[in-house]
Amino acid sequence: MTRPPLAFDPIEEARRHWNDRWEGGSAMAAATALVRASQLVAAGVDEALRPFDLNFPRFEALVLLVFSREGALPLGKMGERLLIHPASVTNIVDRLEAQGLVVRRPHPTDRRTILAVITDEGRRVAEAASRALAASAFSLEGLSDREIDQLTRTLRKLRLSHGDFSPAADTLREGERRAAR
Amino acid sequence: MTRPPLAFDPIEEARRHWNDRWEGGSAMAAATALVRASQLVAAGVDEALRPFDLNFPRFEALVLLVFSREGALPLGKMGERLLIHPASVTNIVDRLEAQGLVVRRPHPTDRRTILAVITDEGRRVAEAASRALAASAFSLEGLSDREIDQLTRTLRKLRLSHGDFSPAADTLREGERRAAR
DNA sequence: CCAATGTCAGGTTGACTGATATGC
DNA sequence: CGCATATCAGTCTACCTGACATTG
Repeated sequence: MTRPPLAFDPIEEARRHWNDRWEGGSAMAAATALVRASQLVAAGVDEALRPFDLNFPRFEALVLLVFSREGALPLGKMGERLLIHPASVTNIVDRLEAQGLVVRRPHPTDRRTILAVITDEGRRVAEAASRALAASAFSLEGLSDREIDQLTRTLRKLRLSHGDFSPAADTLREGERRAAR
Repeated sequence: MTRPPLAFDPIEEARRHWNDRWEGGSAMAAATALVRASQLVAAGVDEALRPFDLNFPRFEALVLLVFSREGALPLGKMGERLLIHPASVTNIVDRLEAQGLVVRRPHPTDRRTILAVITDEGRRVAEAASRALAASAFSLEGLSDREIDQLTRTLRKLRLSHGDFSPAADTLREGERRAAR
């Protein structure tokens, strides 16, 4: 799908038409831009991950294990953190396991739960993929450091008001408190 | 999938762990937040559109026709504007046609191309759905008008650097923009 | 008995690829 | 002839639902 780019911003065009008829053109423009930008960034991230045979969800799961103390987490806990459905966790861990990046192990005390444990190969792949992603700047080209942090803060507000997580005292850290308005 | 919300922001947690090991924690946080926020907003928009048996892509296609001079566009032109694959255009117009919101008509001069023409019912549904979406603020709850516009501007920069449209538009004024392409 | 955990089968969806028919 | 337009069949993916077995 190679396409010559439009000679104008279709979202701004839509905003003008929208405002001729209805309320909320600014919200329409922001929501549309958000969805579109997310597609672009996700596509860029997936491309950077392709050499490692990973996509973003599988990469997130793998890195979550790297970040865990023991390199192991119950599948349910992973789904909770990554906000994905239990059946999707099963699928993701299946694929990671088939790739040799993770193994399933019984939980030492609760025999209902299963641990996903990262392998040495999994750590190597996570390391290499993370460096590749960092080098690609997560497809956020064109944004300054300041804009990136501002974007993150605005989106956190949005996520918070959608109940994505609950505001706790330890959520704000020094740097963010200074920057927050 | 009803889940008790996490008591902390998992993205900020991931940023701290990321920065302990690799570069680019800020970019990682922004990209992750972008994808997540997009999911939340898209889900909210889809929910607001459900009473009309529309999803966001079909709604965008319908509104694009409302915005067109004659209420009619070639399918290829629609795909170009909405950045969707030709096969997806066929599918979307199929569904809109089955709902009686659109009809296919031959192009008057070019017999290769097919026009999608919005019906009276299509205009009524587009009107009602647009008002419903405006009333729902496009699921951007928690953001001020100022933050919404700032978000749109930042995302436009991002889209621009991904080649989503050509930068010429930024410098054009109202009348010229309408004339462009 | 009830709740939690993970798995599985099955369905829906969107989006793509490649081939095809038609017309410029 | 090459190119554009739209469609179709087939595929692939993510993701959900509901049922299930096992265990706490």
